[in-house]
Order: sequence, then structure tokens, then C-alpha cells
Amino acid sequence: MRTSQFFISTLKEAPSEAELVSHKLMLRAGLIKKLGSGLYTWMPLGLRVLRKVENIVREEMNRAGAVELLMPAVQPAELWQESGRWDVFGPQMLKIKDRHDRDFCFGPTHEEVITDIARKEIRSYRQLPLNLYQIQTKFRDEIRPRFGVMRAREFVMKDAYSFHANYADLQREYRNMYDAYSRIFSRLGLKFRPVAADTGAIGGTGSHEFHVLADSGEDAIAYSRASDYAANVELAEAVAPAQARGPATRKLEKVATPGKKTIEDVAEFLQVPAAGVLKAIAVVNEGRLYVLLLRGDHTLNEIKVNKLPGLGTFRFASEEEIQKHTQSRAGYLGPVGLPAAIELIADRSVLGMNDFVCGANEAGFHYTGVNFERDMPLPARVADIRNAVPGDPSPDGKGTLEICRGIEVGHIFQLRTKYSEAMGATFLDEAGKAQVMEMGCYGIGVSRIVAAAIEQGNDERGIVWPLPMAPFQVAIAPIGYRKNAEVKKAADQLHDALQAAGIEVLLDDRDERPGVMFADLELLGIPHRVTIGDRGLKEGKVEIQGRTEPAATSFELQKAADHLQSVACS
RNA sequence: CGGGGUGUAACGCAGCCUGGUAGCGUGCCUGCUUUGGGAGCAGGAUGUCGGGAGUUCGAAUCUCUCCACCCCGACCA
Repeated sequence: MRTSQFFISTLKEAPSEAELVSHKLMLRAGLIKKLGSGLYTWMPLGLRVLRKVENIVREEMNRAGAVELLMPAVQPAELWQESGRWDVFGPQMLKIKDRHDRDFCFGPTHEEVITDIARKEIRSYRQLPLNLYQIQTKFRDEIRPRFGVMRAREFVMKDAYSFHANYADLQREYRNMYDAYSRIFSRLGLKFRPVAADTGAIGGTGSHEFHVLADSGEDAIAYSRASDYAANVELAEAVAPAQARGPATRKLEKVATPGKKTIEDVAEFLQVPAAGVLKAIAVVNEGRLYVLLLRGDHTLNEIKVNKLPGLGTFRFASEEEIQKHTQSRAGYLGPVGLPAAIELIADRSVLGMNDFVCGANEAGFHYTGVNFERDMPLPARVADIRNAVPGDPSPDGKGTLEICRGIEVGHIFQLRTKYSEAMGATFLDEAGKAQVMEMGCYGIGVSRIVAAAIEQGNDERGIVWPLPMAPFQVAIAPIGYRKNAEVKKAADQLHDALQAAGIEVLLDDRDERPGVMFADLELLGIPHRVTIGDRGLKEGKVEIQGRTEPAATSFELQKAADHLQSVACS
């Protein structure tokens, strides 16, 4: 490929809308162009990368025994009404009407359509198991699209759905997909980690997310170095510290803390660590007020609270509600002397606290030297309601937790019978009896992977692609292409030779000055660059430089193609 | 949706407070020179100043209104 026939459009300065390095570089390198919020055109160069990802995903899905199909992007409302998700999915679903005023949506996911196919096509256990997948454009009307294609409204997803005669077989396929995903992200050259995950709105039981590790990731992952334990912090169990509660050594005292309403302020004012202050958070669920107790240095995990019996629809209490139910004031709420009707829910780690500080339920006052059992009973309800923090014991008992950040690029679920039951997807077993199919579903954010790879691979000059994702493997930068016949001849011959050898090569025949070519080719992240100039050519030599190498290496012109074949074939 | 912010040329921005002929840098076009790390000189093109309404002799600038986009929270591949 020659730049004169292709389409290269680079920018020196990133548009101001971009915050994330991957977003900036994708815009600067001309991989994508924004059309509207969360809507992007994949420009020719970006599309080459997207296709690379798609192809690796496709190859590994096929190898794992899945079968590709393609479902419509637009789906009739009836299917969604049948599964009960037409209203549940809510404003995230783009709903549209046709000329007959019939309701449709632009598919945000395809469980309904695939289950409809399964119930119509699969009649016998002999047809099971079956794993069908597609690579297709989805639309989700995100509350806040951001970071370019990282969280776009329209995006490319690989979604697979498997059907099974029994749960054991679903578990087998789940493991099979887990392994296939690991191969996919390994082949793409990404640093990633599978983590235990919450099942969220899709439903079902077992679930893992695959995260590309990057500091800019939107998710926090808790993991142990001593084992393979890894879980999304949303889910990761926060284990109580092992040591028993210390004895009460100080007497209960009420101290004035005027204007000190936050944990930080109180801890600083009283010269105690945040861990020595009790955090009390008032929440309301169906008209009832609960007070959640946490150690001051911990943070509330709302997802865990949501899962507690009676708190499924909780929200934070307003100042008025706090005052009305507790006679206390926001900022000075504490468990000592609260009305008995208010249920206290303590995080496990709270039970390890002694001689602590808490609000005195009176504006401007806290208690110090507070101890359970002496000053108040132990809270009746104890649960895991906080986010795990570094240093917590690993839930599997091996080592301690560390926290890193990740970008979710894959998610696998055991759906079980949620959709097959709702939509009547049954088959006849060996005994001729109708059974509901077990289902699994497996997603990969194909377009997100491109952005995630750049988050992981970039430097001050631009993108550093993993070789399997690079839009071209080799770039040729001829100096004086249109002035120097020798240079042109050598560049053309090398280009043709590499292309014949199956290497994707980009010949920069724009006749730009060398600095411009180098800067552009480095911005685009092409892994290998060959520089051909009359200076080296006089001795029959060209220079080859890897994208991450500090300097170029001289090669005989004749040997350049061989060398490139050895380093550029993925 | 709540909170904050921005809309002026392809990109980055100034001008707005204090109303008076729309600017700078980069990029783009032409010519000459230059050619191993984003060249130099000369010449040139490009704007409904986000849209609408109002105030005014006169609005990028003041007022109202609508829209788009970005950032912080709940959603997710």
C-alpha cells in the first residue's frame, strides 16, 4: 500500500474534547472521526486495526467450536416484551417506530433474538450443545458516552450464546469460553486479567470479566499475588481483619467538635487516624431508615448494600430524614443512643474497633473512647458492605489483596434458564420429555479493545501497537522519493517484495521531508520502519528501526526483506 | 437526569468584561529554494463568530431562549 493511494490524516494537536491518551491518539492518528456524541466513523486506518481484532476473535471462537451467524440490528418490540425487558432495559435502549407505528429497538444485545432462534430451531437434545456468535454493531444510549470508542453509544461487539441440555454442560462450555477468551487476549498481545464479576442486569449466576490492565481503567480490581484470586471491587469480598477486638481502655467522653462533619476533619481535629473513627451513613429503603456503620478509612460498596435483604432499592437519606428519624444531624450521626427502631448494619471490620470516635447525635459533638458492649450493644446485623482495600486478607485465604485498574473488554455469564424459560425455549430429552435449555452468553467489546490496546501501548511519540493489531507491520520511509531515482527504485522494490511475502507494508510516497514522515509513522505506531536514503544506498544499505527501539540498525538492501519477514510475521 | 464548563476557519486558541470593518499559530493552495527528525521566503484561499429572538444607529461582544459538545456522579462490552 502506498500513502498516495491510501488515506492518512494526522493532526499535530489533539481536539480539545479528548481527555484519555487513547482517545487523543486515535483522533490525532486519524483512526476515528467523531460524528456525534458516542458516534464515530472508523477511518480506513482505524478500520484495518478493528478488522485485525475481529479476525483474531473470529478465529479463536471458531477454534473453540462456536458458529458464526449475523442477526438483525433492528429488533421488534414483541420479543422484548416477551422476555420482560422492553421496559426494564429502560432509556438505554434506542426505541424506534416504523412507518406503521410499530415499535422496534436498535439492539443493545441479542439474548431475545437468539433465544427466539433457539426455540424455533432446536427440538432435540441431539442438536445440543450449540454455541452461536456474531460480530456486530450494537447501540446503547449510554447516560454519558465518553473517552471516544472506549464508551461509545454505537460500538462493535462479539456476542456469543450457548445452549445446553443440562447445567453441567453449560459449565463445561463456560470453561471452554473462559479459555478461548484467554487465548484471544493473549494473541492480541494485551496484558489482561480475568476477574470474578457481578452479573448485573443481564442476570444469571457465574460470571467473569476480562480486563485489560491500565491505570486509566474505569474498574477497580482486587487481586492476590499469592494466588489467582481476582475480582471486581464491586464484588470482591472484604474480609474482616483476623485480630480480635482490643480491650476498652478509655472512658466514654463527649467532646466538642464544632463544624467537624467529615471523617477527615474529625480525625485531624482529634488527632486520631481515620481508622479510629466510626463512619455512620443513613440510608432509606421503602420508608425505613437504616444506619450503616463503617470504619472511617473504608468506603461503602453500594452494590453489596443493594444485595442485602430489605435494602434492594435503598438510597441515601436526606438531611431532613436523618433529623426526623434520629433527632441527630448529618455529620454527627453515631450508633450510641439511637432510637431502637433504627436498624444498625455494621461492616465486619467495625467489630474489630475499640476506643473509637463516633458522632454523638448532637450537632458539634462526638464521643471518644467508645466501645461495643460497654457503651452500646454489638450491632445486630453484621455484613460485608465496604469496598475491599489493599492489605485486606484475600478471600481465598492466600495472601493479601492489592488493587489495580482495568478496562472491561470481555464478560462471560452463565445465564442458566432466565431467557429460555421466559421465552419457552425447550427441547426433548432422551426420555422424550420437554426440558428448558441452559444458556450461557459471552461478550467481547471489539471496538473497545482498540482503545484499550492504545491505553496500554503508547509513548510520547504516539501509538505502540502490539504486532497482531498494527494496521501495517512495516513502513517504508524513502527520503527524496520523487527526486532520487535510486531511492525510488529501492523503495518500490522493497515494497513489492514485502507485499509479495504477505507482509502488510505502507510505502510513504508523499515526498514529505524526513521529519514529517518519521513523526507520522511513529504516531501511527507501525512496528517497523525502513528508511531508504541516498546516504545509505551508496553503500547498498538501508536502515531498519523497531517502533520501540532507540536507534536504527543498518542492513544490506538485499537482506532487509528477509530480516523484516522474520520480525514482522505475527 | 443532577452539578460544572465550552461553542469564533480543518486543529489549537485570542477577541467578549468596556458594542464600532473578525484575528493569531498550525494545517491547506501556488511559486522558488531546501531535503536524514514536524523547513525557509513570497503570495493566496477558507468563517452564516452554535441556532433563533430581543436591545441598539450598530452585536462575536449585552439580554432572553433553544441546541450541541466536554468534564464529575448512577449504566456497561
